Amino acid sequence: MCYPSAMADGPDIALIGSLVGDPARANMLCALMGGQALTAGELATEAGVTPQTASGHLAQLLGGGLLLVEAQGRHRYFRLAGPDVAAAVEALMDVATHAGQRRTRPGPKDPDMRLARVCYDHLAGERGVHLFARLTSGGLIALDASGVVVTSDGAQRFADFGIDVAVLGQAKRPVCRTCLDWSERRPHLSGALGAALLTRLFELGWAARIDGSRAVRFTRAGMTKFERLFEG
Amino acid sequence: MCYPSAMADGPDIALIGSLVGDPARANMLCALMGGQALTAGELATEAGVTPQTASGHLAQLLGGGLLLVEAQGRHRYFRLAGPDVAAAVEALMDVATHAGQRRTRPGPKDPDMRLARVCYDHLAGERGVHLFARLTSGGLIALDASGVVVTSDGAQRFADFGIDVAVLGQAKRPVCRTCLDWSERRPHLSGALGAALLTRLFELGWAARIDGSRAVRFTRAGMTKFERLFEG
DNA sequence: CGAATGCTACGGCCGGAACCGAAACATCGG
DNA sequence: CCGATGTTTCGGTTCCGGCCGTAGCATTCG
Repeated sequence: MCYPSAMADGPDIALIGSLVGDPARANMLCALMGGQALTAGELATEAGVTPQTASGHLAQLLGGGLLLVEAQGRHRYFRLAGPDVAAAVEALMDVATHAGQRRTRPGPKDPDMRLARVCYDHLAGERGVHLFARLTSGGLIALDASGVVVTSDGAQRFADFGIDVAVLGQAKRPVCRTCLDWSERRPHLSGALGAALLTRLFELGWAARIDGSRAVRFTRAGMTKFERLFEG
Repeated sequence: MCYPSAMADGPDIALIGSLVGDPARANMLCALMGGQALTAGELATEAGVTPQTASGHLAQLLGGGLLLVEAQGRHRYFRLAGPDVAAAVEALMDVATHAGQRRTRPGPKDPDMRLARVCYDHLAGERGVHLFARLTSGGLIALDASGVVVTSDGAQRFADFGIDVAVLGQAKRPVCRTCLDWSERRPHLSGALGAALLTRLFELGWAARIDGSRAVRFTRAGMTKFERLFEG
């Protein structure tokens, strides 16, 4: 018998799957979905295992290319290797919620998470989806042959907000990308521009992360200004 | 010590990961990425295991909600549970290619696969990406608050081609969706419209699947007509 | 009706991996 | 320089899960 045909084409998807397949590692990846780097010890408690065990898991995730590490003193900070890893985790969450047992309600239970949360490095949740809707209806972004792009009008508006789209475009990372929102099941903006917008929200103090969670809390004034942003 | 915080929020991503994590099951999922249903026996040879072992794997995938089954006579036909499962597999492929060991070239080696292939139920590869580019530059589809939508001009053009967009919109499945092309790394069209377009290509005899592979071969005349489709 | 085919259920073997305790290494503070 | 903290390595145990051989059902065909 000759070798099965499917083994030739695709990359080693099983290896990635097995890495995500362990509950401890899966919890680590979820904890890192907030985009910020965590130490090995923090990830150990997050995963519910001892530091020794966590160390082994982290070595595996590192070897599999899912994580990057940066040593600072006696700490080692781990973070997701890139947006593609985050996208894969999101995709798995999507499958797990409504392909698996239906008992779990779609999206997080925490109302703060539903309203606004960090998706790797950009804004997700209801606020993220609304922002995307405003950007499209206002003509600041549009569809073109290579995907979603910033219009010339949009570039001006973003510059007024303190974001230079031309600079973003110099990196190899795509400026605009859409990401299917896990709780809203509608698209929100990711890519370099999505990341820059979230960063700016934090810089201006309109919003801030909640403790060590993915959830984002807007200040009262910040929410008002945010709602008027990029309008009409 | 209290329970780790990460266990509360997300759905059981580890379960899905462990299902994909086995090489035999991963091969089965890849084989089903073509969108067509396969029998248990075919999947066994595809995975390189005996029928007994395959049966166990299929039961697990079924229980995890990744697959659906339909009994016909003494055969049981398995297929992916939905587009979200296909999207997750694609996302894992994306991670595996360029987050893992760099030695594997992005995308399939088979030139036929690079040119045109089936991605679950719509057209992918170079031809799929070009089609998407034509649809956007021609204004047949555009971006709006809920994602990608068909323009009124587009609806007319699709009707001329034999696709009634209004009918597609009655199902709960989104009409338009973008999918990041694995080999081209640019978007192509998925969703109900993407599926309808591919179906129409087969109906008209412009293209056909190659044996049991995901690859799609255009006829000479079909390619010519396809290139002129939706132009200017 | 009997043989062949497609698939599934059960039992036992075996390898691999997760887990923790103990200990070593590195770093920071006093 | 010494103790405390963060992290890794090693050793050993345990356990889960993939694998196949055998056997049992269901379906189709001659």
